[in-house]
Amino acid sequence: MNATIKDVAREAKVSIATVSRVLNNSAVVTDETKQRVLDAIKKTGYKPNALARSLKIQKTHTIGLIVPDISSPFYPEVVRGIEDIASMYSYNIFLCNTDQKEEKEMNYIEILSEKQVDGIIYMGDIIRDSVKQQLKDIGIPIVLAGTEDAESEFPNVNIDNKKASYDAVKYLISLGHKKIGMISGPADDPIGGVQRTNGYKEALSEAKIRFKPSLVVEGSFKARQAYLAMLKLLENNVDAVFAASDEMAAAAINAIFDSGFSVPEDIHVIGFDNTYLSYMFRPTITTIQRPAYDIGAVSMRLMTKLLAKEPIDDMHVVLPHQLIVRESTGYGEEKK
Amino acid sequence: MNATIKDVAREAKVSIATVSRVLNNSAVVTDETKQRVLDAIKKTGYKPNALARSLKIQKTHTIGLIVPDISSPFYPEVVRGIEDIASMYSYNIFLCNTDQKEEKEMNYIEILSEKQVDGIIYMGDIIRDSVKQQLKDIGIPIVLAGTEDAESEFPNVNIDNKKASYDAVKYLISLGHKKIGMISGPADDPIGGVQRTNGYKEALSEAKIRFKPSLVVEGSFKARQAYLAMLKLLENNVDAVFAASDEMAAAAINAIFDSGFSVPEDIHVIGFDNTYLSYMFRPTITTIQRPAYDIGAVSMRLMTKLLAKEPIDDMHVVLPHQLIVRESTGYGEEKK
DNA sequence: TTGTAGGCGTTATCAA
DNA sequence: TTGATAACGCCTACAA
Repeated sequence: MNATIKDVAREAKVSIATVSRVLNNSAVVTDETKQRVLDAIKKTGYKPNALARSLKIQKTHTIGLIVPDISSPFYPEVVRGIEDIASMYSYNIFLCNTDQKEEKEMNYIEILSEKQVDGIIYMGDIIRDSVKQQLKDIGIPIVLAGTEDAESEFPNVNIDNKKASYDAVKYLISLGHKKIGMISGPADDPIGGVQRTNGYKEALSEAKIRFKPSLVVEGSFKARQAYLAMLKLLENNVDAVFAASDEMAAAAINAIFDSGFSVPEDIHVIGFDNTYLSYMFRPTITTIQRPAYDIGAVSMRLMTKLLAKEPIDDMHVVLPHQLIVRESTGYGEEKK
Repeated sequence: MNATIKDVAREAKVSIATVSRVLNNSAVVTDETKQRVLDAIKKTGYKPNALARSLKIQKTHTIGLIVPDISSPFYPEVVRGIEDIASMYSYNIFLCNTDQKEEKEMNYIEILSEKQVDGIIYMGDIIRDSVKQQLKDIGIPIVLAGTEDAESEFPNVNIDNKKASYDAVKYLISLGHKKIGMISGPADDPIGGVQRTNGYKEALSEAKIRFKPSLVVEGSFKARQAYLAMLKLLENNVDAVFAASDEMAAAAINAIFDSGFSVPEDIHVIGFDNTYLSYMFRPTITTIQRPAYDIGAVSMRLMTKLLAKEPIDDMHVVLPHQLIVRESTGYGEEKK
């Protein structure tokens, strides 16, 4: 049995109110009684019960994290960023894996709400209306990290995905390529699918290169599908490829080699995310860096402001991305 | 303001006790009153307050996770395993990153204890005495995942690290190698450093190959140091290398290539962990698979048993590891 | 079958 | 400056 505030009070021969006061070193307590209480605390080995405290003050100093899959790339870094800042502000983190499944998401949000979290940070490619509604209903601060909702109703932190893929494709064009293929994310993914494909189209159109649907193959962010997608693109004689993820880029490069061509000599490839695969793989992969850690850190910082009801200058933070040029576009050494 | 049990009681014209009963569908409640209560719950939008409940029943259905760094390889998978099983048993997870720093670890354990977690799963290469003592003091179930304490006082789930590296080195010997180098983990790491090095020594000794200290270079699990370590080993003309992690193995291969040699033609390399780097990297890397997901899942399962005070057949679970043969030892195709 | 009331461990108001 | 005491929202004997 853990000691409670009562035990301390008895030990120090004061009331529990006084103990509570020195605990929160709030009101004015005589140095003498304060010392008595401190001694009693040490003697009893008293540890405050955060549950009781939270129940009373209606705050748990805990926030929930909804994440598709902590074991897939990108998210661990984001979560690390979140946790670092949370720790800095004395918040704890509930981690919830949902595999982006509606049922799991809703179930977790429900539980988080029952556990009285002070806020929720949501991650995931797609945010369904049902989930969105539920998040609004529970009435606590929500921040979207590395994603956004269609109507921008929630505060969020992200990069400009369209601009990022525009930059990638524009770079390929600047290298003299005309037949540029793309391995995109799923079409129903508004970001990895739609936005990145739009950036690709815009770069082409700006360069007055006609868009050919046959040069865009839908992937699933998985290596295997991307490998097959690349084989299709090879049939169309592309001379450069932009893949919506590093893993897909790596798979594409493998497909290119296995087909008897080589990178960067015959075909140039650009990936997305700057995961460590992109610089450990040989050839190293030119890619777009998405600042995962920062997305997490800034999201959590935004959350702390929301929770403290501080004034917020910008509810929608756009973090800078960066094109990192490596061997797969025939330029430069690995810089890491 | 959220509705409470009182609101529901008033709405349904029953006492709060009755509401509580249907909530925990415990005692015998008339179907009719039950229905009235259910309606009232729906009407008021009542959500139970887990804090109040936990305070009363002295259980939070929450467990704490102490992890060095969720953004480094291996741990995300372990955590995924933990979370999957936790979710299955309706437990929530507090994620705590410590960078293996004593101060952070102790601080988090303190907080977890105050937040009344039902148990703690600890991960990390080294477990300090101070931390160990603290874990024992808080008096809740502890499980070590992917690690172990010197005296085996805590229940744990892990692989046999010595045997694993023994297997790796024995395989190299079976391929005819005599000058086998090793890039180990830090010497003060009882597992990645000591145990794996011991396995290396044992395999050599069994094959009557004399152990040469110059063939073991201490690494830090980081790519850069491993690269340099490999350069040293090359000066000693090794014909095979066992690295205590995939990342170090990959860095070693890069060093070998950059020195004008090739893998597997000139030198064979084996890594450790079967991270996805090991099969995406070219040449694909022969490695020891540590079942990260299973370590997590089994740890959490063990925790649920501890919490339910179920009888436990084995407090120390040793999960099987596996040698996965790939190109870096000149054998077979990537099987993934 | 249902209701009353005490208590889980705090905080905070109001007196003293 | 300190002490009673009423919440916070829930569970659970014990009565009715």
